[in-house]
Order: sequence, then structure tokens, then C-alpha cells
Amino acid sequence: MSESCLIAKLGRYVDLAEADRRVLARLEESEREYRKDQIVRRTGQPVEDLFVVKSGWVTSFSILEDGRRQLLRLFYPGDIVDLAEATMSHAQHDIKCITPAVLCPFPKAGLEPIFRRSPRLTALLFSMTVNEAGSLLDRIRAIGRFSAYERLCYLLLEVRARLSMTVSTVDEGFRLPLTQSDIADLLGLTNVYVSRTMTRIERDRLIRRQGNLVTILEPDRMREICEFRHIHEIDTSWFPQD
Amino acid sequence: MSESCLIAKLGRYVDLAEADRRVLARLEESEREYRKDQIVRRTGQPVEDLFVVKSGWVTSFSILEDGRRQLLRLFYPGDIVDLAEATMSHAQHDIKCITPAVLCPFPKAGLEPIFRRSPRLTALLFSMTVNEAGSLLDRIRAIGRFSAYERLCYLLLEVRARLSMTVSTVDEGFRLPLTQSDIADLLGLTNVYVSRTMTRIERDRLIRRQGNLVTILEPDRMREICEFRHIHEIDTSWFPQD
DNA sequence: CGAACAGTTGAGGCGCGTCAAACTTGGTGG
DNA sequence: CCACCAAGTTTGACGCGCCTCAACTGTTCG
Repeated sequence: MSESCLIAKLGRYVDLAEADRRVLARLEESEREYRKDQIVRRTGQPVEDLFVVKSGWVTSFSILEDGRRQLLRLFYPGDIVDLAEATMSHAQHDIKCITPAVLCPFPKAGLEPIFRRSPRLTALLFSMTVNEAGSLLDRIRAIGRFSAYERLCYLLLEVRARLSMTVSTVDEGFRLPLTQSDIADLLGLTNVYVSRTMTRIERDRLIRRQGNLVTILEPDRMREICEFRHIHEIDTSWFPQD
Repeated sequence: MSESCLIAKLGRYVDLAEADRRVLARLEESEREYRKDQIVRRTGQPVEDLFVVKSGWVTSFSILEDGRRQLLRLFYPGDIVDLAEATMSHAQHDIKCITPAVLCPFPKAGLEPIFRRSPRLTALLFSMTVNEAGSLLDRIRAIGRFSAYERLCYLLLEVRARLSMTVSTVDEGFRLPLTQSDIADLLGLTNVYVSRTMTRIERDRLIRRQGNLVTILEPDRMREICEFRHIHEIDTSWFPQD
């Protein structure tokens, strides 16, 4: 059996029993390859499957009638796409792959054994969902009250923090596969203004860019600028012991 | 025993077994009164208790160093404040009462029996959390891509939809206990511009105002303006049967 | 009656959007 | 290995939506 992304991710928070691992591994039994920009699911379609991201970046977004677009979330390897839709019979948002990706589809009902058999795993899944909601709150704060400059600092730190969970070399730079239009639609800006502002951030020597490779030169100063605190801890003290 | 808000809310989605009701009722055993504007918990304080809202409106918000403020969520009777912090050992946001309120504090560990004993209730709690994240996504879309006019239409419809779950008379108007500064901080605007825009919305005969009583005259036109679709259904088909 | 707070209105300014054109980059095929 | 094209990025000129500051009005409650 190939390495399970979910087990890798959840295992960072709690020790997983062998039974837990088996349940999780079942969610990644089948896998499917997607091209860059390929649509995974469109708004209005029935939500039958959820997906574990095995590799690549995935996003969910919403498009208004006049074409305005808002990117809602970024999903990275180990994330489940889209737990937020699991309770809906029909999708509220579009989902597409930002990079070539491998996703593991599993039927919604695949969650049921987790809920039924492992209170501990359930608490963990619950906590991670709640944590993801926490990062949505951060983005609401950013979009609602930050200048473009602050928003971009925030986004770069957020991506870096997320990547540093699995990659140890973010200090030497990381690939940002998002176009400036994507970034704009994540942060409520326009591609033009993202370009201008990124250039300013680089001129201020907070970052360096080479193609889509971004190096954050002054993480501490950047953190002050957008009052960024990366807190994705999970308090497991109250978890059931099974 | 007095009426439980939680049971009332959750009972709208699934039939609750007697055991479920007992577990939920325990979360509302003690209650505490709060004044308007009273702080329930400040950023950085340890998160020991969660709260069931019994009456009143509660909000969580974040304040930047220079005073900028962003309201993050509104909690109504039957909601749990703040599940999103349950997994944190220390609070990330301030919580305060917008109106006089009665909250029922219970220790975080009070969730544990739910996870351990009732997979069905757990799935429901999970779904509601996910649904709340869904409304955060709606707000991200609103703040990120809507004009002030659209944002206000969206907020009024959102509040109305939420109130209509417990009150049948929203068509004849409802009280909006938020100040215009609160509304501004919810939507990423300023109180001045909220005032101007509310006046425009009223002049366009979409709403009528008398003090803080708001009547939505043309809900359908308003829904078109901000592409509002109130979907807070919960697909219970995959829930464990206990 | 007056203080404190919420809402309204006006004047002026700025941050970001829009439109458009040039430039850069990476992939493709001859 | 270069020519070419499409996609993405940068830059400039200009405009507008929302912000800022400030004065005034209305309302509530001691």
C-alpha cells in the first residue's frame, strides 16, 4: 500500500491506533489524476464523493453572474476536499486543480465508520475542520481590514506556514503555483494591483522572486506587518481515549 | 428543567433519542447573565469553557494594533460560542455581547461524552460546524467581491434568514441590534459609508427602517442583487444510526 | 437639562480598479 | 536551436468607490 497522506497529516497530532490507520487508508484506496486547471466538480452538481488530496494544489471558488470570482480555499496534500460540502447534497462552489494533481475520491459515507467506530479520530477530524474555519476567520480579517500590501504579506506567510508542515526548506524559498490573478481572487484585489504591490514588497526587500519561486527574506518584519500568528495547534487534552 | 436551546436547534434536523437530550441538556445546566457590551472572553485567555447562547446576540471579533476592528461571527440563541476555539488552548479572538444575553457555560470536556457516546449527535455537531464554515465562505465572497450596496443586502438577508429559523414574523420586520459601526466592521466598511448606503437601499424601496426595526420589502430583488441563496440544509443520509 | 452615543450629511482625498499596451517567459513545432 | 505563440506580468494614465475628517442632528438616560 502506498503512503497515505491523511495518516501522515493526522498522525502529526495524535498517535493513531492500527484500526484508525485502516479506516483512513480506505479513504485513499482509489486515485485519479487531474490536469492543471481541470474542474473537479461544478456548483450545483450532487456531492457524492469527497477527495483526499494526494499531490498538487486544489482550490474552491465562486463565480458571480458578471464574472467576478472569489477563491475560497486552497487545499494541499493531506487535506480533504471539500469537507465543507460534505453536509450538502449539492455543491455550492466550483472546485478545480491549480496544478496537476492526484486526488483520491471516496463516497461521503466513507466518513460514517469514523464517526461510528472511533470517537478519537472523530474528535481529531472535528478539530481539524474547526481549525480550517479558523484560517477562514483570518482571511476575513485580512480581506475586511488589511491594505493590499498587508494582505499579500499575510498570504505569503500563510502559504509558507502551510508548506513548512511538510517541507523543511521553505527558508530557501518555495514555489508559488498561483498566478497573480489567482492571488487577486483569493484576497479581493485585481491582478494589476497584485503585480504592483508584489513589486513593492520585493523592492522593500521583504521577499525575493525568481519566476514563481518566492523567498521570504524577513519573516519577522512581515509577521509584524500583518500581525500574523501561525497557530494551528490542536488541544487534544479533551479527546476521548476510545 | 427549562427549555434547552440546543435541543430545540438540533432537534430541527434529526430526531433526538432521550439519551441525546440528556447529554445536551447537561451543557445548559448553569447559566450566567451578561450586560450589553460585556466582554465574555479576551484574546489570549485560556479557553476553558464554551457557551450555549440562551438569549441575546453575541459576536467574536479581532482588533488590530492600530484599532482597526473586524467582527468575525454573530452567534444567536442555540449557537455554541465558540466551537471554533474549542480546539485551542488560548483564545484567538475577543467575544462580547451585542445585546444583554444569557449564556450557559460548560467546560470543553463537556463535548467528550457526545463524541464518545453518540456518533449520530457527533455527526450532527460536525455538520453544523461545517455549515457555519459555509456561511464564513459566503462572507469571504461578500467582503472580497461585493460593493458596499451588495454587502449590505447580503447581511440583511443573512440576518433575516437566521432569525426566520426561530421567528415566523420576519416578513413584518425584525430588530437589528447592531450599530452601523458593528455592521461596518462585519463587512469591511466604515460606519459613515454604511449610513449612506443604507439610506440608498431604503430610498430604492428595498427596505424600510424605523429605529432599529428593519422590514425587507423586496426580498426577491435583494436576493438577485447579491446572488443570495440560503442553503443551510444538512444532508443526514450518511449519519450513523447509533 | 446635559452628556454620551448613534446616525446623517458634506467636502475632499486616496487606494485600488479599469483599460490598454508593452514586455517576459515557457512551451511547441519546424 | 531558433521562431513563434499564448499566458502571465509589468507599467502608465485615468477614474471611481469608499475612506477621512468634521460638523450637525436625533435619541436615550441619568
